[in-house]
Amino acid sequence: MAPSKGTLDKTYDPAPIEGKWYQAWNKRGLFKGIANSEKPHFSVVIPPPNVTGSLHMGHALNNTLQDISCRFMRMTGFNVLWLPGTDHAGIATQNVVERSLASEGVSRHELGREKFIEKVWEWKKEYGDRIINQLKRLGASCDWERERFTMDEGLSRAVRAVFVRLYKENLIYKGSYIVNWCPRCLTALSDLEVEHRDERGTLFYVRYPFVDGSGYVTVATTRPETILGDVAVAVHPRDERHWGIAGKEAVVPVTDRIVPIIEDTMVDPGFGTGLVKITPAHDPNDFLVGQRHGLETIQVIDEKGFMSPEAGPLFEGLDSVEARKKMVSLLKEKGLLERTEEHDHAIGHCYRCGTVIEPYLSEQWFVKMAPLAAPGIEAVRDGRIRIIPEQWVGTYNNWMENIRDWCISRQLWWGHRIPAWYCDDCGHVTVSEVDPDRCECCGGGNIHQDEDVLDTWFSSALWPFSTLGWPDDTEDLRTFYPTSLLVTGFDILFFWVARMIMMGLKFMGKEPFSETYIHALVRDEQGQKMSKSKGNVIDPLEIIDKYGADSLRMTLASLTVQGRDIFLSPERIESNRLFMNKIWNASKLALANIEGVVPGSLPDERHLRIHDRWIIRRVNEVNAQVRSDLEGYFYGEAAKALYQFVWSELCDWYLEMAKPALRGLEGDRRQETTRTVMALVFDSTIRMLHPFIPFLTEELWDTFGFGEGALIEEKGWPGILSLREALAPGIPDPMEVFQELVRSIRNLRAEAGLHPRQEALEARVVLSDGAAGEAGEVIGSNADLLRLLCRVREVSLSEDQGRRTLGTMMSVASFGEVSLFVNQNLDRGAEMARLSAELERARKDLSRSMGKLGDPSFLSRAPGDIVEQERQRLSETEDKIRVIERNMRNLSE
RNA sequence: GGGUGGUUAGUUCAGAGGAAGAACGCUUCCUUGACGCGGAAGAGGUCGCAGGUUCGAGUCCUGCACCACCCA
Repeated sequence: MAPSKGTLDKTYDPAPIEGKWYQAWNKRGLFKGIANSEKPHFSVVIPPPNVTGSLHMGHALNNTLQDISCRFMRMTGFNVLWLPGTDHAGIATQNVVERSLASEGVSRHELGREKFIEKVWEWKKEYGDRIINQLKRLGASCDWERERFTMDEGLSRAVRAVFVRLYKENLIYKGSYIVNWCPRCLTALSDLEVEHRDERGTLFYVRYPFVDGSGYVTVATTRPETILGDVAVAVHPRDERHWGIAGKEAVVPVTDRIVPIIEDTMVDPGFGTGLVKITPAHDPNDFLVGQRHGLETIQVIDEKGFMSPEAGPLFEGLDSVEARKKMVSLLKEKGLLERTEEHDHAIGHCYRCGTVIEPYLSEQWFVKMAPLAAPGIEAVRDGRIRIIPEQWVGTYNNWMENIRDWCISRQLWWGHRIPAWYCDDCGHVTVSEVDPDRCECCGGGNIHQDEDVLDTWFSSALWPFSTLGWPDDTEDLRTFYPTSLLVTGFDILFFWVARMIMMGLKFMGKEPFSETYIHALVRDEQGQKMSKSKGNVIDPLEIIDKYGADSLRMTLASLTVQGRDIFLSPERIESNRLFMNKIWNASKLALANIEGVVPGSLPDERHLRIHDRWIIRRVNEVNAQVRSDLEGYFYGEAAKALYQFVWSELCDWYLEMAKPALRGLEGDRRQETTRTVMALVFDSTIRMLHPFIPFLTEELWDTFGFGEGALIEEKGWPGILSLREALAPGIPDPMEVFQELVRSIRNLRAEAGLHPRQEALEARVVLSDGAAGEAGEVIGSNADLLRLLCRVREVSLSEDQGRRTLGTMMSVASFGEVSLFVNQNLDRGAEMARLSAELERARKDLSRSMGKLGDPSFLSRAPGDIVEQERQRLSETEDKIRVIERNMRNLSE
């Protein structure tokens, strides 16, 4: 079948194309992973976006890269599964629904747990597809039939199975510890969910008198309100300044509580006076000190951040700011506040709502991490898991080696409820995969389930196998696990990647993915993190509406360089939109000329010209490069190679040189040959571009009719175009001589100030001795193309330099001397100045080469080919100088 | 305090031992029948600083300065 005669509008408009092709791909089942395929598999699980979320640039980047890899792998013959889904985002989702209830004047407590959760499900049903639909706009080629949600029945079973097993193995425990507490969300958070920011605070130096009246010690604190909960003063045992005071007793200001002065190595002698107050209920370090020394805990701040009854009647009910003021004024009154100084320190904030975190003593569930981390470190060390770029391995190891236990309980309602039941009779805790109706210890029916839910990341950690059907033994699991690639941002390396590795190894006995590509964060053009409050957010959907998904994808892909942040600006996207338009218009030219060419037919090699051979060779080189770039996850390199090729080679050179033949000016055979070459080149190029810009390429492919009904991905990655007389790699292409000559003539024209339309009279090339054969052939047989591209009336080769004629400009190329006869009125002075500048440069090169070659140690120690290269350079430079000097002499006569 | 990156053209970044590269921006010229959303030609860099290794150092080593991020 001949290609359909398509036509294209004058400029590229993405809107009508994108929806059409997305549907077509889906309908054809292109995105389906096959559980029992003969082909090798390539599987990827999506980093599940929050179900509450909407697509931001980070998602756009993340999913563009996954999509490029998935489409590329499909094209190279793999059975690809890209499994999509969302997570339930405990805190975020609960907050959203609570806010919407609040607008109706209802609190979740008034509603009750069950009703509230119903409401959240309703909300999820209504809005949960939003981000999924946005991913489709981007072109994500996910297998939507396998879409999962962390709260699905199957995934919930996986959560329970994991919890129960970890509990039975004593890797999950419950206890009373200091945790990070958000007084606004009213829940515990893991260490990772706390964002530390340096803030200016005040360091208060407070006197604690000795009980025996023998003076006082001065203690520095940033939180004087916690003095109310002090139970000791501590000093470092080797701090000479304070020798002899340990064992004494001090009086805590305001409370008049008598507390011991203890020794503990936790104390930093360099901080404040080297003496610190110990408040085990409100500071994680103090908590540990308290445990070591058997100190009591006095909780003076409650879960909402207000002073508790324990703080005493003066303070009860105050918030921490008020309490601090009051404490400071009381200390001043009593003359116990020695001095204050400004002090920068890191303050923890809730990563969800930004509220200052309160270290809070409470009963929580934890996962013991060290035993899980060890195999995770090993898996990366021995290469079962490859982290790309490698620089992240250090960060990963650092965290894994110093890992701390993971607080997994959250005081929320939305999430996987902890499968632990307490017996009201015997106090036993029953932990079970299925809801029990009696206590497994005493058999009594008085049991109640733990109120808390699990950290969302607990279920996310199981994502690579829970989504494939685990704990059941499914065909999907057998086919697609371990997954091949995980693509994600470094911001969740610990949150998610590390935890998946640990859980995958623990429960599947195999790593969850063989490779993980860690990409950068998208920032604005200033390098600022995009955030709503800063107002610098670039909304991917607005961009898609305005420029098309392909422009956005191409931009993100070409900005992706391993291990760097990405600075995105509208101008960048704009410039890639221009690229789309360029491809569109080049295709338009091709389309108008290649009607009737049978797809895949090969040209008659006898009629190939210099540019035909060159472009075929370049297509093959670009093919190999893009392929290896994508295999190595060098997305940016691959995108740039294609950009460069299409714009600077295909359009700027090949199409221009092909035009005369297409118009029939070189005869029928040349016309036919050129049409065939063009079809091959566009076929390959469109296919290579496809993973990056799927919509535009599919549209062009269809219009060209290359697939004869098949979609690009059905046809696959282009093969290498073979030529019997193909140039061996490494041999310089004659095209390079041609291009050099064109450039030097154009340069002379510009220097002469010749109007672009004005023909120069004659270009004459005098070949240097070394280059005679090949370059002469190139020039001789392509004089027509040279005349066209350089706008000269005549191109001639000459044996000897002859006399310089009036109105002639010259320059020196690698193959010889190029003269351009411009006109009689050439500005001799300007030409002289230009030549002497060139002479100057050549002389500099000369002295450098001579310097090197005159150095005996260079000659004896540098490799032979380098020395040879330098000799070559020297002789070329000498020739060049001779030529320039002769021309200058001629000019001055 | 510990760690990890970074410092190359006006800007954003490639380059990882043999004569400094791209994109965008900038300057000049040009409506040539795919594209003015285009073409041609240019200008622009003691590759953060100081030492060292080497015949030769953006490139390797050491120190320093500054910036960014992560972890305490």
